[in-house]
Amino acid sequence: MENNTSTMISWEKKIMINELLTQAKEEVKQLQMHLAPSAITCGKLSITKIVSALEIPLFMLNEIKPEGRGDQPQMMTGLTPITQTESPLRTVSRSPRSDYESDLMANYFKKRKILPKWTETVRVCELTGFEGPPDDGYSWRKYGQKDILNTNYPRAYYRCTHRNVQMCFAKKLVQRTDKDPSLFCITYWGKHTCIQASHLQPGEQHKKHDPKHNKSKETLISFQTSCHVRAEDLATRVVPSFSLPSTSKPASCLEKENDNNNNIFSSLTPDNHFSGSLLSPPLVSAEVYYPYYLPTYGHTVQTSDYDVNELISAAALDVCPPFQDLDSDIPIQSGFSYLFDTPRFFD
DNA sequence: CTTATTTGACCCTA
DNA sequence: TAGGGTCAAATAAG
Repeated sequence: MENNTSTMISWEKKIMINELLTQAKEEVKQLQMHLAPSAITCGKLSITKIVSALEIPLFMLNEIKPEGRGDQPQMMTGLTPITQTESPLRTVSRSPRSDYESDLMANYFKKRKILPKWTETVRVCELTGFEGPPDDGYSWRKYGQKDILNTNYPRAYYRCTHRNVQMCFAKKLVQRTDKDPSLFCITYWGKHTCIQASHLQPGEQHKKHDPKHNKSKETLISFQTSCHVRAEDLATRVVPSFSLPSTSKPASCLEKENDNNNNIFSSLTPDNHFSGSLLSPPLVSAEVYYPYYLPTYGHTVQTSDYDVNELISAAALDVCPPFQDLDSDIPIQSGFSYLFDTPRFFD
């Protein structure tokens, strides 16, 4: 029998690489749409070439089918409809784990590490009697709760409701902060790839799912965001970080207004980056730090050491208990290596 | 009856 | 080995 370990590592990696490449391609295309024609071809760089370069590994990935197990999902990004009745990550029986299951678990943990990660801090108005974190528009299923050392409140673990059916591996951790019980620190892993993600548009998402939204202003929360995305251990990467001017929001409860942040990838538009005047009000009003990743173009990574912690807002650092460092140890070789020096590129 | 949550046990990583 | 993350049976809710 063929070695299942290598097989599973292979398709898991394919899924993740496909996910990352697809996202990168989409963002580069968005970038292209918003850039002036003169900026698109600047010196050695051509965005069109980047998109084309991304197409190659994507095509290669999509051509490769998982070997050995025909029931395994092939794509994670909706390129291929997926129906699955049983989670591939573990069978019903708990013990003893087969080698296959152990491999799955090992790869599952590794895969989680390379998922993009960002953190939000959300203040909830106590007047609403809101016990949990605000609805962000997606369907989450709580799968665990854990008391964390040196914290007063347990940490709750959520995953996408459609994980098994649609292979949507988005997850989030919710923890109430010790310093301010009305403040929740929410850490997201992975982008939603389920149907709901594509159907929900910014501004609609929490309206659709949050019944409290129908109560008009009853659900009032102030929303301060500190977003932090990580996609570690890409063979190549660039992290053009930017910060938006922080405006003084009233401390009183405000309706959650940065729905655009529900999908961090789609929310980061070139407009946000290059033209402050084009910023949508929600983004302007929120204090946002978006370290972001894209395939890189050129020779070497300009910022030798991405100390991503620096990119988290001081506020978030102040209130959020430290989460486990999820740096990946999976080397991903995409077969091409590009880097563009962001500041120079956008000159 | 179906779906979601709770919670103790198991497993992995540092 | 401790702490954190996940599973899945039991339970609750709709």
